[in-house]
Amino acid sequence: MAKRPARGGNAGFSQPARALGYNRTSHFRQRVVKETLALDENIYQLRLEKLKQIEALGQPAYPTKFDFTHTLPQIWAEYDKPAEAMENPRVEVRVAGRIMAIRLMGKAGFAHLQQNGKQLQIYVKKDAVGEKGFELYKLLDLGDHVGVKGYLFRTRTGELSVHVEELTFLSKDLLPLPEKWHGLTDVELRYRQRYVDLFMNPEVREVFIQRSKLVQSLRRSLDARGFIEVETPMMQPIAGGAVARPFVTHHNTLDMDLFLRIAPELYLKRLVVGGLDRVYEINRNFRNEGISTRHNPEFTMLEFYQAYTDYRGVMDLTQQLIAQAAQDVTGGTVTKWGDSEIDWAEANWRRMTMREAIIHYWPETSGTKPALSDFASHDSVKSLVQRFNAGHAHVAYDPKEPAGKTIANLFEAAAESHLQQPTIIYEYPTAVSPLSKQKADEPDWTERWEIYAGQMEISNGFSELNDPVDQRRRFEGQLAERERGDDEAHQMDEDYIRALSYSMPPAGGVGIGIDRLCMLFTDSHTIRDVILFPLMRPEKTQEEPTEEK
RNA sequence: GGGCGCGUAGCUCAAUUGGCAGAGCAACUGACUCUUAAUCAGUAGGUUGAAGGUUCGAUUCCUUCCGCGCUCACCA
Repeated sequence: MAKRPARGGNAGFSQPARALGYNRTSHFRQRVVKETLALDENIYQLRLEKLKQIEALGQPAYPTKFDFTHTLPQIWAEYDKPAEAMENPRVEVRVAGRIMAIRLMGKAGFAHLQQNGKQLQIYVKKDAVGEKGFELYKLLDLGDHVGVKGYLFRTRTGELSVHVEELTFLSKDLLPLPEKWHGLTDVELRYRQRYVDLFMNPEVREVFIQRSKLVQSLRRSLDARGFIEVETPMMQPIAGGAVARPFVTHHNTLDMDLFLRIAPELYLKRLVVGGLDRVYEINRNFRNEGISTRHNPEFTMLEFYQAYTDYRGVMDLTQQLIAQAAQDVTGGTVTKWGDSEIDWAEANWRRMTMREAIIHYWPETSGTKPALSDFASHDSVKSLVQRFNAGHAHVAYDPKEPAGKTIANLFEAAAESHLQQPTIIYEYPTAVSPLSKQKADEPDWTERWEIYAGQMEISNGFSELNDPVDQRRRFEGQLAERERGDDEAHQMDEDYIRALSYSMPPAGGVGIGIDRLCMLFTDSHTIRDVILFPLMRPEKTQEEPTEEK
């Protein structure tokens, strides 16, 4: 492919920006912060003033540490018991957190501290904390961080609380918190200011904890089976291993264009050639394509390769990994998905070939179900599409494209929306599987499968093509597709063919979309709810009004 | 990229088929030593996303632009 000029945000920094010695992002951020402050200037200035008064009381504005005896979740785990259990002797604790609610009543007051997703009430009485301590309490705002020393007790209404004897200021919130009852609901603000979203919305925090558990579970399962974790290039001279449009970037010293990887696949298989029989990588892929509720330009993928097995071997393994992950993340096998449920127990998984799925889900409005022989020739596939389109939604059909590609489109149109429970679809057309090994008895079909759940594709695996001659032929076929106008078709990768030429053992390989699996496990119906900082357009600034076309 | 919808105070939302831009929370001042959406009294806070147009008069109607959401297409 010809060198592409570096464009816009995908490219390196512009000359002037580099000359000035800062990168675009931080420069931009400074401007945004400045504007936010302009809007909230009154509150910001007032709180800076309060911070000075706090310093005047002898408390550092930004102290370096606070020694605590318990986290707030630990307090709840250990002391959520009757009041008598905390008297004689009293339980002295030191805890810290962010103030999420505060109530002042003359010479005493209450506040709720939040830490690690849990809240605990504190009771601050002038008699107990002294003149200076109470002056400090009166200078506190919602959002501040404080530490307290005191003893546990239950209030008249029975709420576990800390009777504060010493109040330590830790950090000031200079910006107003979202409304305390409705919280932060504006989705744009939630994504742009995820830090606020995280401490205002406990369920958001929970999703990302579950995401962490998911990744942990997959690592643990693979490690236990002797896989080793590796890291392969994210910047690649040839973006291979998948069918997608890449991002382009540029290395200045070498003066070369590089692609952000669309998949780690070809590098991981080089490692299998190198004798790393079981490898995996969990990392980001980048695809320069549309953004939707199921697509983010960067997304996380687990890929693993196992030598001396085939697509059946990794099919079984993947099923086990996912069923185990569901258990580790949610504590059970059944997860909520909108108005229904998905059961990840292995007994509930179904398997069918792509051709069986098309036949099985063939819409009644499109007449008689196809027979297996209908998938055999270009002409019979063409008439299948015509029958399908006559009674159903439209499948785009290009008579010049390979029949296998048409069959894959037909499958998506006919079956995908039905695949709610975990289902393995296997045997994919060779035309859409340039890296998979063909079936021994049917060269038009490959030993490849994908897993569907919740109407989404979440995993893809196959017997790895390790015949370098065949691989070269497949790449050449892809180049022909590229000539035909498909700029997503796979590029030639000579070094990869050279690697295969050194002999790669038979192997099965798998990719699992972590974001989508996380969506399914957490009942999140947009990928942005499982990505901490989803890609957004930059915020508009007044200094740099958006140019009009 | 196409279609539909939304954008009003820091946050959550009103504003009568075009007629003085409002409330709650947050903030500020004061009262209150077991409150918990604390309460009570008062104060302040806005270029209604931006620009243009129609009109005596626009948050409201029209056009363009910006941002976001949903959806379709492409993709995982």
